[in-house]
Amino acid sequence: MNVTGHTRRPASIRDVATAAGVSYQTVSRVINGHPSVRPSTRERVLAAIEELGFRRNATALALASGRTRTVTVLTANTTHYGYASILQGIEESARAASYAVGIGVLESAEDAAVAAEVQRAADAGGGIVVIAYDPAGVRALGAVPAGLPVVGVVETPASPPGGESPWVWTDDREAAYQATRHLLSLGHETVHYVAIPSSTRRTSARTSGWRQALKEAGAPEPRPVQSSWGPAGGHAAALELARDPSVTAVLCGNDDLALGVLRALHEAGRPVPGEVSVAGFDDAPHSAFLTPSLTTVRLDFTGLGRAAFALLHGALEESAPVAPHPVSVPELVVRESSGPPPGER
Amino acid sequence: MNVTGHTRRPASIRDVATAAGVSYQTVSRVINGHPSVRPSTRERVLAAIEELGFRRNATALALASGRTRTVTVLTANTTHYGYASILQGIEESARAASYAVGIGVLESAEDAAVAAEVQRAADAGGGIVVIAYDPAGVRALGAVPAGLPVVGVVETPASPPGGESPWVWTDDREAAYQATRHLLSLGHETVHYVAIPSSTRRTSARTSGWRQALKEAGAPEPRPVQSSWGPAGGHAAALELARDPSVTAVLCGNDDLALGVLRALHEAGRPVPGEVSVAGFDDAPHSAFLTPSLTTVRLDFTGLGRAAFALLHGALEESAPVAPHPVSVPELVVRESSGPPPGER
DNA sequence: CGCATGAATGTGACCGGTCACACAAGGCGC
DNA sequence: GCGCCTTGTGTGACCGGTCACATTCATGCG
Repeated sequence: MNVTGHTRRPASIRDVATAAGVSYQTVSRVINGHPSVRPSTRERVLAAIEELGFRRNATALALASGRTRTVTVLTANTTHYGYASILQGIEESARAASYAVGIGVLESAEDAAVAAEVQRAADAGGGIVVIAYDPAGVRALGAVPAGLPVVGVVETPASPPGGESPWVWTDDREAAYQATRHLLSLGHETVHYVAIPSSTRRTSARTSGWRQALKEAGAPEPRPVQSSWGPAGGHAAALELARDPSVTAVLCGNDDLALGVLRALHEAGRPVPGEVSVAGFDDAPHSAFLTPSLTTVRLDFTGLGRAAFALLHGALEESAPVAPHPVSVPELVVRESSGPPPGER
Repeated sequence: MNVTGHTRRPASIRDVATAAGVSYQTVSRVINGHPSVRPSTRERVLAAIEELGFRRNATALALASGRTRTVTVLTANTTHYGYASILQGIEESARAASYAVGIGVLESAEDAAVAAEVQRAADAGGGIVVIAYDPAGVRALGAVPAGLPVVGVVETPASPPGGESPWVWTDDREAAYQATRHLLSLGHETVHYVAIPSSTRRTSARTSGWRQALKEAGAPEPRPVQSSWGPAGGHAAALELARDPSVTAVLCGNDDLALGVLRALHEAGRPVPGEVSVAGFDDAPHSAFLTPSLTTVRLDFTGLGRAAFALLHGALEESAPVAPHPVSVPELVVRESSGPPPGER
């Protein structure tokens, strides 16, 4: 016990060496489990380590070995359920591999700000995971200098121009396909789509899954409504849909959007699922408790985070296994917000 | 441009020194803005820095200077809105002060696991912020070795036995008081309380604010219902409250809980706010879009995070200002879920 | 004019580990 | 008894910065 109270400098391997009567190199060998250390010597060193409360200095280790054992997560937001879950998944795996997790928030999608954040992440050494579901994230992923170990959590695994990068993703196309088919199978003539902002100029996977289901069923394809990420966006988008009596089924880009849509329909006096059916994506924790509870497609964000780390870990260390992503497939969860259209009850 | 493609070792100050024809120390002086460097020399060094793309190695800086410029946030969860917002607030301030943000999730409240996480945070150097709203967090805060710079984000600023620590907090007592008074002023005889788990054995600030409002109004004080953090807990807790016709107003420990309560009341056929009024805490993003929209007390989590960092920053650096926490006071947000009791409409 | 002073710059040690290599002692084959 | 390999251990340099101190040179002042 340090009774004096003032923090004394922590013990280094040389302190331990002196205490054990060996050289610092021997201490290093003991720490790293090197085989050729005489058992009696090892014993003495371990005793000294114990007595002095020695802990290996992570900074010095990083400097000397060149490996930081750190993963920095770049994300536009930490409060969205999906983003936060991915982060939690990464942290979980990282902790198991005794990696530290750093986080950088991409406040704006402005090039300079994004570049600065990426630089900070690069400075930290180790690997980078970019959550690239939104413009800021996509820009960040593109701004990572070549040669740095990086994994993108992306909407769609498309090759960005001029470079191979590893990505992880969920099968959003399949998810949208399932949800749309579900709504069509209830008897709806078609399904309207309120979209989250697309991260790229290309058609999003969700949009194309929705489109495919419509096409297969021979249903007319309404123009998708572009919206934002949160409930307010869904609410705004649904105000006009609610006025159109031919709208009987709405698929929403995520559960937050769906919440706003539900609200707008309620305000417009259109009962759900009596007149209009609504479905979302993600299966956020609150979705099951809404009134009406929300039909949605569950996505395995935590698994996605774990997969991202696994991939990065494989790139960072030879020995680490590069597992194929064990991300669960999207699962349709049918609840109260979807039902047959008014005519077919 | 590095056309060869293979990553070459980044330039060090000695590389820059060689390129500029000065000593490494002069480069160091330029980097750190030391006054006594001849302008022409400075110019040459800056040119070399630019040309070689030199960036100061954060690891070496940390090792040599002893300062890590890192803050590690320990939290039980990253997906809860409040926790995630605090994290975002910390990150925002940290970024402005060019500190890196690390994150450690307290998976369980088990002593060994918590101690391990705290150790990891301590190993990272720099400061620690512990979100101590729950048992895991409280335990972590207690497990931080004395002498380490730490700030706790706590429910109530109580002195833990045997030590002074800095904390930040919101005025939960006031928040609960306001919400309870609001409900009483609508004419309810009393207000029932569904509580989030208390982080300590002592009465939580929310509970005592609620109690005080009841007492001042001469209202009977029902036994608080202990619940969990999520909607499922609120749902379970409200099942019995819903059966009791004398229950006309329910205050919930947070908005998630309130969501579960709303759902349970709906299932029990008790209209809100027709028969029962419900209020929550936090003003989570979805609360305004629920049906009925939720009366709640807005808490400034982001500000709380900023305050936590400011305090830590002050402890870590002499020069940094130790601002008094500029956390906004709780603000009652009245929405649809609260109204007069059935008799008084 | 000589010397103290300060500006501008360089040298060496250090932070706490790791890596490459040297070296002594002991076992074995010949 | 000699060389050789293996085992156990120590020494020196290094990672990329910072810090303390030495050195050089131009200046100001008595």
